[in-house]
Amino acid sequence: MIPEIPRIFILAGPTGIGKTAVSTPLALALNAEIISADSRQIYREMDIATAKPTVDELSGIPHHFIDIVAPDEIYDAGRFGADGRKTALEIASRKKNILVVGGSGLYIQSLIDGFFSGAEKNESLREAIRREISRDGLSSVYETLRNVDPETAENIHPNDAKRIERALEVYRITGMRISELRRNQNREPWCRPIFAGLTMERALLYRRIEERVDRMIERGVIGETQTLLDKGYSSSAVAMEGLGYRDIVQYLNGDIGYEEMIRRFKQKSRNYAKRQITWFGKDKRIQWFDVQEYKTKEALAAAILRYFAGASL
RNA sequence: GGGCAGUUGGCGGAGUGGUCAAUCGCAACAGACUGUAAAUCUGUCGGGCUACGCCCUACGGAGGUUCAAAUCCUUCACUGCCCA
Repeated sequence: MIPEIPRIFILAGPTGIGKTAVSTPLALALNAEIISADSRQIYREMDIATAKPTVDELSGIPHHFIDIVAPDEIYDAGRFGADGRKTALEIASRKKNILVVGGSGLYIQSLIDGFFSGAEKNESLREAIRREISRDGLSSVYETLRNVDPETAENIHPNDAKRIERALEVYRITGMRISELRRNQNREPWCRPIFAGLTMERALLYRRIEERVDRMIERGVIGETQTLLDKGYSSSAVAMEGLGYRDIVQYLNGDIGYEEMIRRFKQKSRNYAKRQITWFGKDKRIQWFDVQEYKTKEALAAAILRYFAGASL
């Protein structure tokens, strides 16, 4: 018996564009459960700065992958891909639709297209590589990589320490090159993805992002950050990489002023949105919807719904 | 009113006769990215081109010295500090 390949609806777009707002009417209309593809909403106790949907916005729709790990744990795109797939199949088995909503491009890629397997991260190996870097210098380690995997090295900039680390890690774990692993990767589609993306004029997006930061301040992100620190979570925790937290910690420590903290928070949020736009812009499967062309989120949702319906025939 | 210091590209800030469209940092813009991805990294960055080269406008304003000035002189304006 051939298992049916599930359809997966995806709603992507940069932060602050209003994905959460449309996702509610959309999920309701689709009779879908939502898989959040957001690398920061994964973390518990980090609600305001990550712009998690409020109880109201959840509207009784099951949301997966929000609040699943503690702030001192590390989650990653690979796990998300594997766990998300399982969840998606479960949702499908319940005869409900699947709506992936999020802005973490790599998470979506991992979920939909999959990663090559056999090279989960290995912290002690990474440590060793980092030691090599500090001892011999990055360029020397880059040379090492070039010797074992010239093709991958070619695509990594000599200054990109994280990618050099990972490429070498993969090689040492598997004895194979990333370039090779990617070629041999299983590309059997396990789902039928249909992508919708949200856009709007850049200047307007930036304004919305800045206003949202102001609202986060009003809602108490500073207190949220303080609470995290009070509970003993380190400011160097991976979860603290979420926009705003680092800046707020610096403000709390008296290293920067209040205005400066807000300035940086806004600026980094804008920079992040730009990176997301660049990332999603490459994916030709995405059908774009200009938010400004719709008067209400319901109208937008209806348009996306029509597209989904047409594309999934 | 007098004295001193300063005025550089979106901002900060180098440069003190030619090799300066002007080091550098920031912002901005563009891009890369298969396991920390809200991370990490790269490029461009006065304007215009028939663009690995050419042209124009530029270093507060106006004059001047010089083969040659952001760099020297005069003067005006503005800013800061000090003495009245």
